[in-house]
Amino acid sequence: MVLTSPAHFGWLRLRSEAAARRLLGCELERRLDTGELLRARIVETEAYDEDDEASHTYRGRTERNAAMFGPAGRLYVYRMRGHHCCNVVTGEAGYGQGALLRAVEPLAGEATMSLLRGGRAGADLASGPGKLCQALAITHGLYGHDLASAPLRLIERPPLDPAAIVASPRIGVSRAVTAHRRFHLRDNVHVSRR
DNA sequence: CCAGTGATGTCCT
DNA sequence: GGACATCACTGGT
Repeated sequence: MVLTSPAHFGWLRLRSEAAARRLLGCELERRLDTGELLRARIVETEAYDEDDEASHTYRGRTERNAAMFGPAGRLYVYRMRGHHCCNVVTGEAGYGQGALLRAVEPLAGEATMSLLRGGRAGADLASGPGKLCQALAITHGLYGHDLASAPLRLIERPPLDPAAIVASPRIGVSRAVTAHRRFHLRDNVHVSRR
């Protein structure tokens, strides 16, 4: 008997900034078509929302960004220069926001992740939004996927000490460049560096 | 319809 | 530190 508490992941309904911080240290569990189970710890995120010039939702809802206007805990997948990137949708439905997953650290199935990454490993395995989608085989097929269920589950972990989290400007954006809405674990080898 | 543009990654020097 | 491959989406004709 599985116990599903309505309070579970309630913090995902926080605003993107708080949720992006809270996601650090949580884990992703990915069941591949082969049956193999991959697991990784989230070490870097960025917050985006409707009032944010750098956000995909800034100019309102479109077919592409529709998932970000839906319920929290689902996955928004988009393509960028030939790469996939993904957000965990946060906040209340109707207001487009989410937390971009920028980097993860492998916990299980690292060899397979490396294969999915074309042989890359270590600090280059999943230290970027496109890299982590490749390492965890996240594509448009998971658009809108509910992260409470297989084949991609979000696993909650205890909140981190706020002192272990570094806030800095987001990477790769050309608007709202001064906002410190990028969050990552201090001194973690697997975060992106740019 | 078409040109411009990225929430990127990789290779090169 | 810089060039470029690469492609869906967007906004303007």
